[in-house]
Amino acid sequence: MTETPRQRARIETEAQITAIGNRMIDDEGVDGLSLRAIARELGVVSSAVYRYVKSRDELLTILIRDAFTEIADAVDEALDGHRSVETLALAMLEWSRRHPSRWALIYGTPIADYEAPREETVVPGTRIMVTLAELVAEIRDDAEAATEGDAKPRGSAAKSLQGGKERRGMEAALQPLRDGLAELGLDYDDHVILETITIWVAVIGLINGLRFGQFGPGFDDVEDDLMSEVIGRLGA
Amino acid sequence: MTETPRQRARIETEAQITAIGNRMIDDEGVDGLSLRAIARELGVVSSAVYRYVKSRDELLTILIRDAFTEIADAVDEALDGHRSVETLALAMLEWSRRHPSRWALIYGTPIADYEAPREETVVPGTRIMVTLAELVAEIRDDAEAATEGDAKPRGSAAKSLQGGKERRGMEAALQPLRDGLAELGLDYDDHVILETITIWVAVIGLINGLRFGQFGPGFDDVEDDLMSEVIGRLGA
DNA sequence: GATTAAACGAGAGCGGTGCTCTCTCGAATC
DNA sequence: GATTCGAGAGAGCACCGCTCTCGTTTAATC
Repeated sequence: MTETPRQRARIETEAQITAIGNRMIDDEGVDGLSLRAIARELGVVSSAVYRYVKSRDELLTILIRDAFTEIADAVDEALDGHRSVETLALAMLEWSRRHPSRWALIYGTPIADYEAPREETVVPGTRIMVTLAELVAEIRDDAEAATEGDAKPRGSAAKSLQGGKERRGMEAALQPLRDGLAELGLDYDDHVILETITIWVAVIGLINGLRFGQFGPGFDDVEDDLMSEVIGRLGA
Repeated sequence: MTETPRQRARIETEAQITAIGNRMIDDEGVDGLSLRAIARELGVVSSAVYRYVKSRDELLTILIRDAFTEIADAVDEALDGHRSVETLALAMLEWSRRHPSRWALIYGTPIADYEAPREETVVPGTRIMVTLAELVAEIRDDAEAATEGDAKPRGSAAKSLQGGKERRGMEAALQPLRDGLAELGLDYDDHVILETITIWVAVIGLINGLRFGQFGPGFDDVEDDLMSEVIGRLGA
């Protein structure tokens, strides 16, 4: 069942194309990703590239999945050292520094007239957020174990807590997120979900602000400190 | 000192161009902004447009300034009703719903090979964040007035509070933000700045996530509720 | 009022993009 | 050895931003 030389060559060329594509996005942003330029670099005429890749969009899907996987791997690796929300956030921030344009590719404005096929990108694209939810749940469990002796059941049926009119809005507001987690076979307490999404949007918002230069200049040396302060302010 | 017919015609054409440009971005995103298409719509050959606008980038700068101004006006108007962080956030969210692509233009991935001239965009671009800082400071002052009788001096010299090793990182981390505020003639307590930036990144992050579809489907009816819950979780 | 200067639009053209279609050649397969 | 099939070449289409030239029309000046 080994590959024929023909197949081997094909696989290698495909790998070259994605490698060049990743490098082009790193260097010039997603707009700099050009199949014609890839063809030039391969020493081949532009139409030849279409033997290996159906369209620019298909290549984009591959590169997006790549990026999601790479940053999630980086986060997992960092968490092997010390398991905390701060570690997770700093690992994302560090990856964004190394690959600003690929960061923008996955967490910035979606590409016009392109829709990532969900089945291709949902799983790698949600890995970090799921990890964050796990972390938040762990911390919450630890805290509860410390205060009270017994643990509450972990289901989503925590409606009676601090009941009142706000709870109804919260339940509805979190429904789509609960559904998304359910699709992945997960089930978390509403408070865990709210905590997770709050931290998530703050982390993504901060990294985007830094990467996109929305806060002005002068942050190069204080990015990590700023992230830590914000995480601290969030109480995580 | 009234305008000649010639000048009037020029001003009107310029207004038409920016109007068409705004509509094109609204309809098809920033990539859909094409000077050739604008020319077609004006019933004119493509090169003629360059009489009114030096380049696509120059038009972009105008449209970016426009968008910043419009959303900041919308926020100000909303705050005339009820002054709160939630009102500010919901007003931004509402504007983003009406103009998703123009939202992306100002808070999404920066346009490749384009740098907004700071002097043109800094002031309109920072209006909302400054308003948020004011709001946070007001709330803080109110809270202090309620707990203690006397108010602390409002300078940035609040280093002695809860001193320790974290404070030093916080001071450094917030320095670029303090500098940015100083450029606008503003001076806030470090804790106000940290609170402001935390809320800011969470709000931007949440709206980006919703607009860019990063949380999956099903949020259409709960966007406002979700924003309110997150703001509530942030304690603002 | 005639003349000059400035503004304007038309049109052709350059180099770039994604993508399609046809043709040819060489290598793997039968 | 004949045949099939995959790969690359090349031309071409429609789009883009932008530049240059060349008449024409308008406005200001003498």
